[in-house]
Amino acid sequence: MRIGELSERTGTARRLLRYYEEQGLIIASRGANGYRDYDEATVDRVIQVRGLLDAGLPTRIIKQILPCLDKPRAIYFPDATPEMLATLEAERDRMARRAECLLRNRDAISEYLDAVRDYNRV
Amino acid sequence: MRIGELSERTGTARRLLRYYEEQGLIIASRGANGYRDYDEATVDRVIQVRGLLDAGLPTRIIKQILPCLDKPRAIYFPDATPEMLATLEAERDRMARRAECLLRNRDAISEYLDAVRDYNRV
DNA sequence: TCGAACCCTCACATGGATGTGAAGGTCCAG
DNA sequence: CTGGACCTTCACATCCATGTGAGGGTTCGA
Repeated sequence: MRIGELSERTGTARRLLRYYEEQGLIIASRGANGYRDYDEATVDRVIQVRGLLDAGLPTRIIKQILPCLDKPRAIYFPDATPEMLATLEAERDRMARRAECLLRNRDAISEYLDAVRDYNRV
Repeated sequence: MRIGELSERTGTARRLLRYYEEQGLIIASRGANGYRDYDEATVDRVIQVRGLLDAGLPTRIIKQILPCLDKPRAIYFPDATPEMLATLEAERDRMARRAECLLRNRDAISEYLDAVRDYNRV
């Protein structure tokens, strides 16, 4: 599929799809005319990437965790250097802390909303 | 406490503490000499704010959810306009989605790490 | 064959969080 | 009473994700 369709199906500006490619987050083959040609799986990947960006991860880190996300686990572990593994662990823990923070605050908001509803019902 | 101590205790640059104040995320009284004077509770608040910023929320939104976070629930619900409540609900749901995304990816990383460990053990 | 709707690259602009430093006031210890 | 470690404001700089538009090629249907 070409960039227009991918843009539409992921709700992502074309500009950003090119940017993600530049950052190594997605790949595109090229037609004879130079047009980008995307794989069907790229739709999910873009959605993944957007979710992580929205959750505060920079493209640099997202790129590092991408190998973890391939559906059928890749047979080859080319970049599994000790440093990379340490980075992944650290980043995984950081994500867990972020999620905790979000859930804690989500609960606080819910409680607040409940309190307001109680107050307004009286 | 003055800005230096708050900075040290929260691991936050002085510059940022002033910025958060400018954005309405924390408040400081002033001594006769113009120095900022922080309440003990500000330490926790700064940590809260940093967590939310790190999780991708902009200061604009954080400011809106702050009233939900005061420990003894405030008796007054001054800004509880319907729009505000709708905003809070929307933001709460958005936070839940973010957290989900983070946890999903955290699990993917964990699985990957396990696979690598298996591979290396053989 | 023309125009609309795609696509390309390049480049400058913007907004938000953060870094950095200048110019100066305050306070305390030696 | 002086030097160093605080504090103040102001302003410009940086990084990153994103917006925007110019200038130009491709494809396809009327």
